[in-house]
Amino acid sequence: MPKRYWLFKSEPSAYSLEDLERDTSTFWDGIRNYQVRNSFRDDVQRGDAVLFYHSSCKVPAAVGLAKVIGLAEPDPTQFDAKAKYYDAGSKRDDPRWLGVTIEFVSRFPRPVPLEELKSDERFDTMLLVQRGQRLSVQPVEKAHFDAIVKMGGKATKKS
DNA sequence: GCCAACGTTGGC
DNA sequence: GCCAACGTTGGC
Repeated sequence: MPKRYWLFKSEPSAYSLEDLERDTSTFWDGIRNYQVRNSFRDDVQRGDAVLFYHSSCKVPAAVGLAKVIGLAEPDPTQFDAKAKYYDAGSKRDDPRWLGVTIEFVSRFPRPVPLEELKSDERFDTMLLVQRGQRLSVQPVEKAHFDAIVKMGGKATKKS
């Protein structure tokens, strides 16, 4: 199976790339969207590349890279009645929500703002710049991924 | 903080 | 199974 490319959105006030760098790796929990759940379940593989994107902040931008190191597993927060993401309708023997584990790879020397992607026609077909598009984990085409990595000032790592 | 776009819920 | 109401996302 060829390596896939993803974009993970996060509000830096909640969990930033700096947080990931400090933690080295993290379990991506709190996803409560069926499309993303299905991507986690069916498509995300170990070794897939992740563009880390900061949303809902002063300058929304792709800020660096991560990679998938752990396949989908049940998200424990769905069973925790005190958690923000508690889901009373999810059963332990049939968990509704999944998360994956990602690891820090690098921070771009130069973040790539959403605005730049919007003004560059190469990215016209990229999901991220589509109107009303809200998926917090989305597939990215290799060409888009590579172009953004280049704009961020770091060559794509061979792996 | 506004609001457009979207997903989900629930009444019928 | 339709669709209005509601909640959330996320750029601006």
